Amino acid sequence: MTTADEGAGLRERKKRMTRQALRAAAVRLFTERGPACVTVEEICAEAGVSPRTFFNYFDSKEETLLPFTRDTREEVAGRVRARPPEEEPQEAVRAVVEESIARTVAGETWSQESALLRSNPQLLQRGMVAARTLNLALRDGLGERTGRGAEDPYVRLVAAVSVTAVHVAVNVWQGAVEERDMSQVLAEAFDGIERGLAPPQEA
Amino acid sequence: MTTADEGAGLRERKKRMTRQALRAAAVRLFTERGPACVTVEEICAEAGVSPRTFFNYFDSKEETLLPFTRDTREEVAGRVRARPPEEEPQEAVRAVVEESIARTVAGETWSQESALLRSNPQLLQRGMVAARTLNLALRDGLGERTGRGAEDPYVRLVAAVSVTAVHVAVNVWQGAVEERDMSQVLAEAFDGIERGLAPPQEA
DNA sequence: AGCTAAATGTGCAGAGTTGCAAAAATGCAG
DNA sequence: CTGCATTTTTGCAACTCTGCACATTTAGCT
Repeated sequence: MTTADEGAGLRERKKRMTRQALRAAAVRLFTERGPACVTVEEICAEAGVSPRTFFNYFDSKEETLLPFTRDTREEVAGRVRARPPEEEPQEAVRAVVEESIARTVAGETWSQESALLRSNPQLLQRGMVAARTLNLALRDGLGERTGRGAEDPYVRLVAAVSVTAVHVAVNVWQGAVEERDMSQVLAEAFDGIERGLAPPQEA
Repeated sequence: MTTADEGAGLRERKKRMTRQALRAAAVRLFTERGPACVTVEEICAEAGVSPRTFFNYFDSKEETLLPFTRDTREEVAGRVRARPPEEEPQEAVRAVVEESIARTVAGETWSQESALLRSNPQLLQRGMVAARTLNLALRDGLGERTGRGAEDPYVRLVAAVSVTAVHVAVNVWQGAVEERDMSQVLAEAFDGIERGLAPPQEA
């Protein structure tokens, strides 16, 4: 019991538990009958909260599957600030993003989640709106890191394009016939971006 | 009357008229009381169609304001294919996107629309989902143009990042204190992308 | 323990959005 | 002009999602 659910007071712990319960219920039901045949109401019944509460935690049922939730914003921003100062902005952002994805893929629930995501394309389309959180987080971090502020056009561009890299990687990964390593797909997307979108030279 | 509303049969013409009526009603009502205080039902009442029909034309009320609708997909794809063959993929895409935006900005309704967009940030966030259409169109066009197909990772990347350029441009444009020329903001975004996101050198 | 302020959970009402199947409009023979 | 196939519109029902007001819980203090 003395694991990671120790931080702070009862309030925080309860919130985390509720979030986890909702996530777990969603994953279970989604796997069982497919996302389209599960209502928010059912997820809530299983997690023991009211439907209204569900939307205090997630913007949509699809979002329960994805890693970038509202509360990860400051954490990600902090990681961007904490990168070695000699790194260029896009290097720092890339590192943080790749790290986040790697962590997600390494998680113990990933195999079940990834199966769901791979077989239900709609999930991604709707759920990836959650990537907006990632965008904001990167802008926060980069804005401070560069001293340009989160509204700066260059900051916006680097953040948005990096999020797009994730989008593309996820979609390519999902569409691939053979199962590929998501981290590698993501790296290729970033490489393409750093080439300024020049065509890749095939071997 | 012998303008552009001549194409094809009655069916097509009516569809275009309905679309226009919905768009016009939306713009008028949005301007009058702000987007949040206008319901789809009201728009439909003014356009003389049932609420259900509205969603046969648009995916959301915000979309009525934006240029990339479902029916522009083939047209945009065609323009990508029609670019001079010596152009690199991202050059061709950039040209088409910049052209589209320029055309929108030059339209006679732009001043009213841009005022709406500038003063209602939520409109963009919700409405830019419509940019998905642009993404698909670019992928279609590039997929054929390069012979890689619309699913190819490189094709996906170029399309997605180009759409992101539009996103960033629109947001920068909207957030700018002094009113800027959208085409120029967009060009700067593309420049940044072609630099591989290297930091801009200030004068 | 008891009080208060802040955070969290809940119910409700209303708007947005979608699938489905029936109804109306249109295009096209004959 | 009439009948038939196709497209478009519509009504309906169910679900998603949001704002608001109110109840409940927790944190911090005494």
